[in-house]
Amino acid sequence: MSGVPELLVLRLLANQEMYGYELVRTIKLVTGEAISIGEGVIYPILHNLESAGALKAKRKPVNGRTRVYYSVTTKGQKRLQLLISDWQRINSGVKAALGEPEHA
Amino acid sequence: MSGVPELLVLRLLANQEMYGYELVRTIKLVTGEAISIGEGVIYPILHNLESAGALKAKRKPVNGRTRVYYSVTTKGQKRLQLLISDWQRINSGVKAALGEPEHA
DNA sequence: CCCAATACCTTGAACTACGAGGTAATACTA
DNA sequence: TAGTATTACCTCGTAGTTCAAGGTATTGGG
Repeated sequence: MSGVPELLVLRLLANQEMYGYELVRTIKLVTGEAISIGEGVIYPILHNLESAGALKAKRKPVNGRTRVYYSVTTKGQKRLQLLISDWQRINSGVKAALGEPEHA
Repeated sequence: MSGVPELLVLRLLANQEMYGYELVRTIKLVTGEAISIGEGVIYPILHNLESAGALKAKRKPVNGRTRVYYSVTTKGQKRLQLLISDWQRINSGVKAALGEPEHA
């Protein structure tokens, strides 16, 4: 029903490639601290999306550490579109229900 | 993360008492078909909220059938407020992330 | 030298949600 | 009057989601 973490991951990666640890920080940043998603959520999502062919990974050694950069594939863009329209549908439904003072 | 079904149940019952079967239909109705929540989701939520003291149940025989009407307690209203503010927080976060064309 | 930060990861549990079924009564239709 | 649809309750098993807590290894600052 929610799928918010996956939506955010795909949305941010559609902008530019990033690595997992960076995503954790960026999500907190762009949502103005409203949403905070831990590494224990991010990494499984990245792995699942990659094996589903929605993301592709590129390993880059930076300062001796290895970063795994992810970018969105065509399949991933379709998935993103789907998640966005799902979210908007749910959102409009909830908004309608919340702004419902009287109803028979 | 989501909690949408519970939110809708509490919100609608805050308006007026209803029974489970009625909630299923009403949710579809007020959300303009955007959200459809089955009985397999509704009834467990009603039972959980009742045993948590957020709802109180009243059995009414109607046409030989028994309906269980639920209404929101003070505790339930607090819970509703909490779920609403959670939802709004998530929603503003997602909106911020979605309308994010460029970001360093 | 030690601790914080970076960067990856997994695991187990909890919670959420869904579909499929099961019961029983009334109401409609043929 | 027989059969089907609708109302109305419910549970169960499963699948999916999310989380906190941990574990490893490196770099950088104090």
